[in-house]
Amino acid sequence: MRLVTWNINSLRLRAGLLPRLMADLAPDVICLQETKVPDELFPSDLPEALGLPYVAYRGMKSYNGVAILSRRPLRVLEATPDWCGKNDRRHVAVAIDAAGGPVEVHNFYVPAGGDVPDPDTNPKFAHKLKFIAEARDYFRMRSQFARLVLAGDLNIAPLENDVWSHRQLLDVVSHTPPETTALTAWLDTGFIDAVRRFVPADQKHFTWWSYRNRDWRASDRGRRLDHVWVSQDLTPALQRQVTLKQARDWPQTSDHVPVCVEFAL
DNA sequence: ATGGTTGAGCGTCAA
Repeated sequence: MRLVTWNINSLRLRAGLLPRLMADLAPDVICLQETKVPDELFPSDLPEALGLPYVAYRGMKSYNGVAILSRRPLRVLEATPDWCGKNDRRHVAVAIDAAGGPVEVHNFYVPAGGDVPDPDTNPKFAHKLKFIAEARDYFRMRSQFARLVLAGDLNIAPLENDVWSHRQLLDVVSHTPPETTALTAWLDTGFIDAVRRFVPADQKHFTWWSYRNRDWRASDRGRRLDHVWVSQDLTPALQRQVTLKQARDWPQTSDHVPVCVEFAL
């Protein structure tokens, strides 16, 4: 089973890139973030055309929005928390048929947090920290969860080599100590960072490059904001990861690239 | 210190 996470930054604008994603990675599951489409306007023909006919989506106008597309049948997990009481379409969870029993897949779009890394003056940063604390508590309460994959744009680059310059980004939202500490506490509720199982911690690895660089590849000021975590019991099933850097050069593409993890499931 | 770019949708706000 191959699972991809991609912040697509408007599904309707970039739906035409998904066949390319299918051709390059042949995923069985795609988790999308920032779909920016209300549920009643979700492109209903798209999933079947891609060969991923089983879907779950939670969208809204203009902002946020998540979707899961699957080749295999799935069941939507309806009883998920309303994070920070905002009902802002940042999480959808499903159970997908797999060898050995269903796998629970959680797709998250964590708040970006604005520009100023101070929860007292910046409500967006306060929201981000609160969201992560709630998510940590939710998974901590579900002790010993198993056969579970968590994927998405978590909007935090936790390790030194998840950013182009650790020193220069310590005060930049996405890499500040309160954020990286909080994300690690969430991870430590029972997850393994799947991509870092394959990419050593001393090696730079990014999934996002700002639109505001003339030449994103030359300046290479990237960050690893997109993640795939798995419950401990799934680590023996991990086969490989592919971060599709070439997608950053697709026409009219997202500022995030797809991240794929393959499982023996 | 500032600016740089993009999306949604029509004035800005969010990223």
